[in-house]
Amino acid sequence: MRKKKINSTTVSINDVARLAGVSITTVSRVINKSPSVKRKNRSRVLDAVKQLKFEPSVLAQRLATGKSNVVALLIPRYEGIFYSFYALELIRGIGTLCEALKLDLLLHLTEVNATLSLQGIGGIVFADIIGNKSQLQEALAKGIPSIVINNRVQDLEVSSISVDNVGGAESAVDYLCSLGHKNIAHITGDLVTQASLQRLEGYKKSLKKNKIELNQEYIVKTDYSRGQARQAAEKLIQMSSPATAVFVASDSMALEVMAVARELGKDIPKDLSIVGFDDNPSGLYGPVALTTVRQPLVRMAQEGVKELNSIMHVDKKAPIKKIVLPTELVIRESCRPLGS
Amino acid sequence: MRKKKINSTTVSINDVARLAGVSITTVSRVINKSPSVKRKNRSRVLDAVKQLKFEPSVLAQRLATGKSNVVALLIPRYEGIFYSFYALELIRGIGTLCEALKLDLLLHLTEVNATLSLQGIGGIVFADIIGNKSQLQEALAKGIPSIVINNRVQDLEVSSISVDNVGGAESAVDYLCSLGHKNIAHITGDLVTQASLQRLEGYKKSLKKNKIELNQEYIVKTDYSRGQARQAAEKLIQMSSPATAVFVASDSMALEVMAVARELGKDIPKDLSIVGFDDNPSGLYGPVALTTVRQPLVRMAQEGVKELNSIMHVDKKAPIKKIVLPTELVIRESCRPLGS
DNA sequence: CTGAAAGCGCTAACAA
DNA sequence: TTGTTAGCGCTTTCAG
Repeated sequence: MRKKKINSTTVSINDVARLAGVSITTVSRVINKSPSVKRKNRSRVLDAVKQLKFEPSVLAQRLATGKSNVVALLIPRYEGIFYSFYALELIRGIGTLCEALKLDLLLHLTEVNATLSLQGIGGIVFADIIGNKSQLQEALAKGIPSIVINNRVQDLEVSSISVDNVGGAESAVDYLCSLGHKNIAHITGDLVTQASLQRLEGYKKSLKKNKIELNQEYIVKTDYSRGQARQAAEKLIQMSSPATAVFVASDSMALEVMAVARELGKDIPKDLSIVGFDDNPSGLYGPVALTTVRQPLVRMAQEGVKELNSIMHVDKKAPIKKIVLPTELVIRESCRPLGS
Repeated sequence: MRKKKINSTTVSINDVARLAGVSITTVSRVINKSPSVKRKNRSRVLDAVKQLKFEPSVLAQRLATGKSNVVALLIPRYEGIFYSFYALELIRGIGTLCEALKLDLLLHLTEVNATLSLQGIGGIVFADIIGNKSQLQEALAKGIPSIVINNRVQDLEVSSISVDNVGGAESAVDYLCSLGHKNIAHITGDLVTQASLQRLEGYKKSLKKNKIELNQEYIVKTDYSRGQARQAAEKLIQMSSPATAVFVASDSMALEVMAVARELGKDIPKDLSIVGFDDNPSGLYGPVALTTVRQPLVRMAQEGVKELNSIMHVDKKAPIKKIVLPTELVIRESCRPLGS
């Protein structure tokens, strides 16, 4: 057996109990704010705690209760996520709220097929679901409170918080139509993400609504990178009958398109109207401020954590919610009525 | 007392021991790869482990040993860090390596003065030290393996891995001088960061070396944001005797400067030579590719984790290292000899 | 090479 | 209101 701690560096509940002259149970009760402790004892314990600078061991608490305050954030490591405005906004939103709620934030940049351990994890935030639905199912099966953000999960019993990408895209293209444009192109994001798919859907929906025939050539797929945005822009601008307007799936790509257009001698917005998506502050600073669709990324992230926290700590059986946050078209300078 | 677990959902070392017909001690030995276990017993245990899908509880291990595989990444939450290329690169580098080394990554976006708990944390990566040196000192005092990246810490017994900002800035300005420029401006980053301070230092050093008198008006301070970069650029360009070249503390700001210059009718690089810092891929895509100083951010982050890991798991008493990684001037198209 | 038992720090059921 | 005690799941003496 081990010797009783002699050179104990950490002070434990025992030390507090001894100093306060009560049992460790009482100390535990005080720590956990149980009402059934006499005033006098409580203050004694509190004094001892203060004096010894006692900090209960989260580890031991977890082991004893089986509960944990650790929130894991799972970010699927798909190409390009690390060059995105999106990822940082997400981390910012989640990180600051976790800090405020005193949740420990564990960051996992997961391989899609990786099987993660989930040990000692109290809750999980899935940032999008990209080929890793099995991870989500596993978590759900194990009964770990989970929540999905930036992806509307329809077929699983899990709350999700996403953004109205379809509506956002639709409003962007509607706007372009309202300016008289007929030849409207779309540069997509990485179609492994639901968001990109939905933006494409919104694009098509608007065209249909506005009785504009879909031209497949006007749809160019990318992986969200600036490089591919450049190629897409070049292709679009040099077509025999080029589009007069383009809806781009992200602001950073839209800025790239602007740059390319200018290099090719086009004037924005005279020769080409552009709408982006994100409301990335970078869009404000060019010679022509970018018209874009604002999506509440930080809010989405924070609502997600809030929801997760309440599942974890308040009501494990709270009803599943499928929240879709609205987007907002922000009209600035990068579009103009056709022919004006 | 509690009933012995009946509806046990997790399988424990006891279950394995029972199935294998050995003591839990033996199971523990097998788990920890102790050599002193008979072949036969070992394989029995291994079989049982497989059959039961046993996974040792990290929590219990931590509690019993006092050791932990959790690495905390502390990012000081100063203004603007969340709009930076830098932060994401850091998280990417650290995140992927932690994943590979099977370290749990805890993310803390700390308030400078916050006193964090450090419970159950096996090691800490300090991403820069910005007013939070006391946190570092506390960690060191508690004996928690720590490492600092992106900041050369001179006065504390801690390994640090940083980038040669002085040298990088110097090479940038030297290059500008070599092109014949005399009126060289500098747009700084946020001077709360050591990196920005050092880049400013390198700038001054180069001027001195090249016998160019320092003009305070040519130094404009910012917080790394595009907005402030814009203001700085406007100020610089509209001076009575404007600079012919400018060294900018980050690529994203440099791109903004380019944009402003163009808006004001200046040609890049004919009227103004620009060097950035970072080697942000965005710099490649404009009409004029940005000349810049490449800094190995991901590598720095990964070296940091590697070093920390070895302190944690190999040699706690390894000698302190102060590593400074070299930078590299990447010459592209945004500079031109004066008057050519 | 193996196992019994103490201990890590805490919670919770039970009795007093 | 309080204390006793049996766990939580694992490691680590120590004695075979």
